[in-house]
Amino acid sequence: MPELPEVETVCRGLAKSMTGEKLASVETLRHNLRIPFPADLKTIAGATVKNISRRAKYIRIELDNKKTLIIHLGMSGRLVIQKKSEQGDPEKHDHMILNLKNGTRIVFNDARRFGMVDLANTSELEQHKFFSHLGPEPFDKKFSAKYLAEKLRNKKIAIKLAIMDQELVVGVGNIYASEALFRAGIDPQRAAHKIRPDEISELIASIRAVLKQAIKAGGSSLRDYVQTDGELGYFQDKWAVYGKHHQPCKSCICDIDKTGGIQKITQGARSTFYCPRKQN
DNA sequence: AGTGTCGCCTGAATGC
DNA sequence: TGCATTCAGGCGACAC
Repeated sequence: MPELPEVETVCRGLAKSMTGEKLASVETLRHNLRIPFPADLKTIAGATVKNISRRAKYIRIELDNKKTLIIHLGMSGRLVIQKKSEQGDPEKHDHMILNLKNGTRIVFNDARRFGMVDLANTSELEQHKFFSHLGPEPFDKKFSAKYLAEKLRNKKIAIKLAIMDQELVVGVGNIYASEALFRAGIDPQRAAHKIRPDEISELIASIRAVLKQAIKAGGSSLRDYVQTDGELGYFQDKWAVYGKHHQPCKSCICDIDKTGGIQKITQGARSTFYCPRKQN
């Protein structure tokens, strides 16, 4: 499940292989993923890649024909870059192949097919349905304490659900929401509008810190990811609470047999992990 | 407008 | 062993 740090790293890998290169052809091996492949997808053949960027968890491949190819990896999507010598028959769940004129190809493999591909006019990109309603990037100055306080003011939903709302801020998925709230010492179940100003500042710092740490870890371990078999290393050993129910949290002094350690609860049909003793 | 629920999809993990 | 069930989750659609 690629999250913001992984998508960032994939973009850098793609940029290295694709920028300035000409697309020879596009193949699709089925008609849709989560949404249908765009009807005009094949019109990008012959175009040259100008630039590659990330917005939220979307990959944007800008072409020199005024079009931008948009890719979302969903839950299980992978982009595998194959040099000529590495190419064979399509594997299970390969759905789209971008053939570069230089012989390299980029294969989109997605077992669960939650991924999405679309083609948009570059000049209208920010108005595209994928992007028009997105909040600020977490590292953007616009994601300030003042901004977040205003956004949370009328929200009665749990703070964890609030920070996962992409209209509020992009890039905080289920894993990093739990991690950031642990780091900030905030109970994920508290109503969003009851988070105090000092906690809001701490929360912003915590979101940035966990994402930054993941990007740093991903930068090294995901370098191979784009180029070889696509296995996500993930950073389980870096997680403080995610997936660690019944285990002690960081610098835990509890008697785990008595307290049960890290708790797993459900919020909005998603798993949340937290320490009731460190998060209030 | 804010909130809660559902469906998409397959493979891994678990249950019987 | 093998079959059935549950769970995982980003995102949009939809109901209230």
